[in-house]
Amino acid sequence: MPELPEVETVRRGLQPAMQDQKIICAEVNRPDLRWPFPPNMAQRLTGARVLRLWRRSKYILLDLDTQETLIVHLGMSGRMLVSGQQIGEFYQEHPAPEKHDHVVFHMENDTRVTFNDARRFGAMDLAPTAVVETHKMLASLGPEPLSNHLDDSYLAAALEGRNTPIKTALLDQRLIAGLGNIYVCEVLFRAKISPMRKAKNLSKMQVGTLVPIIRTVLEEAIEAGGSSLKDYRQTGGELGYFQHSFHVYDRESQSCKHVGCGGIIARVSQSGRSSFYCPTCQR
DNA sequence: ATGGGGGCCTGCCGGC
DNA sequence: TGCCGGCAGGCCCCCA
Repeated sequence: MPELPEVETVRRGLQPAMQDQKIICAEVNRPDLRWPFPPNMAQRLTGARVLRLWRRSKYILLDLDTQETLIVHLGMSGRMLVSGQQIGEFYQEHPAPEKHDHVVFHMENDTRVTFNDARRFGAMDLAPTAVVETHKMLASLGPEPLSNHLDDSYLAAALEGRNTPIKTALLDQRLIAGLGNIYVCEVLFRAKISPMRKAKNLSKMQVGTLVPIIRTVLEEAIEAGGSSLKDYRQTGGELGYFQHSFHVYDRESQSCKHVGCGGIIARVSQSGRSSFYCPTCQR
């Protein structure tokens, strides 16, 4: 799925179309995505104004003037495409409807936001704004990696005694929210830590190097508009280009990018997911 | 509590 | 060209 940088890129792209705008009509074309939509979702959205568009982990949150917040998760293949807006001299036409256009927001400013999700691993729900962070999907998320809540002492405590591989630990949204398979691979490469290394066996120094590396990797990826693999697109349909900066992800059998290393990137399966790493410099 | 595996869906790609 | 298996960025749930 889109990981944190992709979701943040989408959130930023939605801002000009939706911020402070009323949803004139919410078109809901099926009863569910991964789970059933909340009762009367179309009616509850129609006529509501978007007061704030924010993000928690990989969730996009739209606070409405109805005291409700729309929670959106893109799953693996979810896209939110904005059309009908002017970007410089360029006008983004409304596209013809496509397969898997499950929800379409018709906005007051004549833009349209189309949620398309082929695999339907995505989700949408409505919750009272006042308690949205206690929603089941958000309640047990760990700290935002780009916030001050993630620091050395937090991470050390979170990893302490964990028998699981560090790769699996960093993917655990309860420990840190927002990392996915790609960025965990990239983070461990930069930190020169093997994905198979047990979390509890990291040295204090290694834990200390992880925190700034996590931030840097995510910030660089956001700066690049995310990574475009398979299904992910920005709100204008553009490709992100961070994938050109991958050091290990999807680089099996290619040479390690650490100067003087000479290793060959390997791929292993860990709890059903591919890990890419350099066996020579990641220990 | 922790860790591992299956399942949810569709699309795409490589191999035969 | 066509079919089939394997794989995909996430997350929940069940089991040991």
